[in-house]
Amino acid sequence: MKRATATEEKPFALVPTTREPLSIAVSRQLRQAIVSGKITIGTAMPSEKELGQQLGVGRSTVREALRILQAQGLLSGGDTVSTQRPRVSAEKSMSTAADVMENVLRLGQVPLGDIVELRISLERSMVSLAAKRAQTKPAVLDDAKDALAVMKVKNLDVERFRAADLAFHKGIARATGNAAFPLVMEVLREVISAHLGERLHAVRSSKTAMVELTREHEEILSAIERGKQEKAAALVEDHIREFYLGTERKKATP
Amino acid sequence: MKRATATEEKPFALVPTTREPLSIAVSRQLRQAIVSGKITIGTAMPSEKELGQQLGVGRSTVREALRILQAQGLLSGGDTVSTQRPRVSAEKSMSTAADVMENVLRLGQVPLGDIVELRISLERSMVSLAAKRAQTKPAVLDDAKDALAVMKVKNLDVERFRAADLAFHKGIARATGNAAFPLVMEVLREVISAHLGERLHAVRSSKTAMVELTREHEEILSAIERGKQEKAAALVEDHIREFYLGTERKKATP
DNA sequence: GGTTGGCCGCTTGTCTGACAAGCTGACGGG
DNA sequence: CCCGTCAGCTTGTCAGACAAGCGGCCAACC
Repeated sequence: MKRATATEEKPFALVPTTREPLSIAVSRQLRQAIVSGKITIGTAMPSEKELGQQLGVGRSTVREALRILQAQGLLSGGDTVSTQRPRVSAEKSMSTAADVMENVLRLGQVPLGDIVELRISLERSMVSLAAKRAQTKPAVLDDAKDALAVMKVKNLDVERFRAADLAFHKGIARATGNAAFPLVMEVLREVISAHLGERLHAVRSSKTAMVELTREHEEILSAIERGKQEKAAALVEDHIREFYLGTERKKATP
Repeated sequence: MKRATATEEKPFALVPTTREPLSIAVSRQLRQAIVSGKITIGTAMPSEKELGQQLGVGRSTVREALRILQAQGLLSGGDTVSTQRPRVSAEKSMSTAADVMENVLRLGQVPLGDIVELRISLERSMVSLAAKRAQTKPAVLDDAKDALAVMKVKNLDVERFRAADLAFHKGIARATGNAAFPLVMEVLREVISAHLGERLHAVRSSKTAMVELTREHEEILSAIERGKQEKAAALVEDHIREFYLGTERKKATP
């Protein structure tokens, strides 16, 4: 065997012949049209029958292609039965990315702690960048400031606090000026909360926790505003680590 | 309007009634079985007919569910016509994640520079973590060292150099001890090279570039070994930034 | 004996036709 | 003007059909 592979002569260099399924070809063609902008976002797709006639394939083939695109997040719909035609969607691709990433992490046997650690790394980088950028363009922090103001409202609904918390971190991500950060953070956040599930609510609902979190956010924002990159990074690290450690403790003693 | 939402009374709290398509339910059930490990990775799925009988649904429904799972990267196959039954796959989910991520970035109008910047942030964090960890467990750097040794071979094939380069960065990612980093970096790398396409090859193929890259890798590894986190982070940042800036220049003057 | 050919059963890929359920708009009756 | 009804569309789902390809088995043939 070894000899054969070592002295292998390839007069022809044959490759296995393969045929691509039609459904794949169709989905690729549609995907291409979508990402290249030929089909503007938000427009409804033609009906399945029409697509089939236009492409010269049967309806089942079209349906499989549409399912692929929906699974990739490029098309809306499919999650509920309706006669609405699917639309070209941009937002959905994000939660889909989160789903797929979750698959990767689950199948890759990644423990939750590692994901949290990853988020900490990213969040540190983000506040650092935001702090640098805020020195020349303070307006970038406006979103985060607004969110912080909401969090300070007395007797705030837990749900609203949660939303403001989310908005704060999103605001920081946007403040970096890098469009990739908000997207990736959103994905990470979804993955983490999918892992944690309901435990998050239990921790965040406590009044004292809310006050404490608000204070931490305030400190972080202040450090960013003053351009103290290292300080901000350290604060945000503690902020996240404490929060999830608290969750872990909660889990450890049921 | 504002008054209405403020004083809103909801005696019933009605929600729109929706029904989930069967194909979605089937795909969810299968996905659950896969990620929870009930179906071990690598095993072939039952035939479509059998699945249909077992679940009490028609074959088309099963097919749509399988297409969804394949699009999510949980099942192999589907890209070529064959009578092979699809298998539960772990590797494919990674490249799928890259695909979906690419959709997000394209539709989200994220410039390539931002992605590179994100990678730099992550790579900085990684070398920092690796440097810290290598102080107590020097063995974690073995993979990176091996890759570096390969890169130093005289008259190395360009393809082999590329592989060694990849292995080096992978080795660093593994050296962090965090299982999430290698996965995310792999996805990022795929996204970037999908965007850059062939330009990468042109740059990397030059002999002098290969020597230079090898030297940079050597410096980075040395800094990591000596535990100099800041130094290593700065080096790796330069390493990546220079490389992609070179590519950008190449693109700017065609 | 080893090789070749043919046959059968199985799988996937694809199409067609059918039906139920639900939305939408038109049309006529009150 | 309002409202019921109905036709025509859509998607979701099924059943049945057929081609193509793979693998095993068995017999025939050199």
